[in-house]
Amino acid sequence: MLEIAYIRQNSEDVITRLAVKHFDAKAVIAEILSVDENKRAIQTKLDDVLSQLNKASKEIGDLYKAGKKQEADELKNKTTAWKQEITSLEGDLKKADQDLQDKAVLLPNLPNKNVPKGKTPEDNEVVFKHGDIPQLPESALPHWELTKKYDLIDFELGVKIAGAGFPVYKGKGAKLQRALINYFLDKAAEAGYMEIEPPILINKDSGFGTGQLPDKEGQMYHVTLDDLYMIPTAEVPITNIYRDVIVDEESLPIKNCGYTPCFRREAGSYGKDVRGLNRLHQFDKVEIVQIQHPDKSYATLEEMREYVAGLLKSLELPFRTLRLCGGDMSFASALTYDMEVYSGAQKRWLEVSSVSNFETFQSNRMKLRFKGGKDKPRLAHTLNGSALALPRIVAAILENNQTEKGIRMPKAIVPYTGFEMIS
RNA sequence: GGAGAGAUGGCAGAGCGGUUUAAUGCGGCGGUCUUGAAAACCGUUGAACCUUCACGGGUUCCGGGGGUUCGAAUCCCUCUCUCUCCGCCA
Repeated sequence: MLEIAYIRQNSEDVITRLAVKHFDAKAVIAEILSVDENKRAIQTKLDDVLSQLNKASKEIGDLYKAGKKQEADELKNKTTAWKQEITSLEGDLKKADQDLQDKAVLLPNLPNKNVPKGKTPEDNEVVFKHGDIPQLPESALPHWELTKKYDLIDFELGVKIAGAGFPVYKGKGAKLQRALINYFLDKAAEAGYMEIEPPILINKDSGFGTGQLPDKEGQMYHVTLDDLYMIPTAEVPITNIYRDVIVDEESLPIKNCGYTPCFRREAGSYGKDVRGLNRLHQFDKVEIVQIQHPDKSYATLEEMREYVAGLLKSLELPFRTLRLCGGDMSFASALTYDMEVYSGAQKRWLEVSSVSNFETFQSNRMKLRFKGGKDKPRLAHTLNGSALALPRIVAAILENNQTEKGIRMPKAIVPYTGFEMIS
């Protein structure tokens, strides 16, 4: 959520920058400014009347103590009108505040100056490329054939147990999952991230804090009996650890990571995009999260991008890094890099990581602040990235490394899998 | 699931209608003393919002919401959460 004070002082800038995200903010901003002004007028008035009442109450107490009952009673009568006014003003204030909140929540985060102007995924800017596109023989199989051939993943069995999009990993397929999770967590620890194992169900406040609620309610599984949501990413519980917290400036940056399964309803998805491991309702992911000083958050974003690139290199996967254009960015992000690996048999790029700086968009919702010395608390910047999402990594490894004799494992994870080949 | 207890400032912990503008202790910060440190002593110690060019002034916050009252941390209602015991259970 954007800060109201910022909107008040920079309304033109907000409108211009939101246009990059193809969001026409003109009308909403005008409404916000007007409601905000009205709200402040109400509050000034209310504070004034409350102040009078407080003063009178004190006097009444003193008068009673001094035995001047009659004077006290007279003063009491005066308060009736004030109390009515207070009730009325409080109602107005609450309404104005709610109104303001409702409108402000509709505004996406402001894109950073470096965000390309485009509208569709084609307009994303390729900022980095690594590795050669694998030249596989015509007989090369897509991963959903390979997983069947080597009995690694049973998609039909998942349908029986839960439904489409809930694969059952078996044998070396399951072991590969576990190996990748451990590998990613170990690498993150080496890079200074503290491992967290968070709850995978979250409450409404947490969903609001990171921006999933209220807009994306339909994307999450909702456990209605207890009013909890299954996490779509570890970002939600790990970032919400710091909701309503004021951290010491010296403790920045805070670097956390965690492995969790992730659950997404993916309502409306269909076609070949959802084939095999390409899009699932449940998948495994290791997430990295940082909380950083506003002055340093963009350096941190680059550092995180480099970190994820390093992981992909170590897995010997060809990949490219995209800077997302205004039209393709998420609601909450100020700047996002997507990392895509090339999946040789499908002959397409698959997104395996998304690294974003949210600036104060999440921290303002969460009231996550930092404080140094005698300075006033300020909103911190939050960042996160996948490091990495497993299914598409697995898809690319299986497809790109297939040979006549079986599927070769990248060297880096052999110590974790305990096998070099799947055959 | 049953029974009971509780929710107060960074933490611990008083307060149970108007000397609370929240006692006291610990912690934190500053100082005195000291070659330095410790101890001791003194001072200081939150957040949000409104208003003001500024100095300052005002309002709100004792789990959330509502009520009683001129006045609520304190009384009433309600919700949520936590703890203890019992039951069940990985």
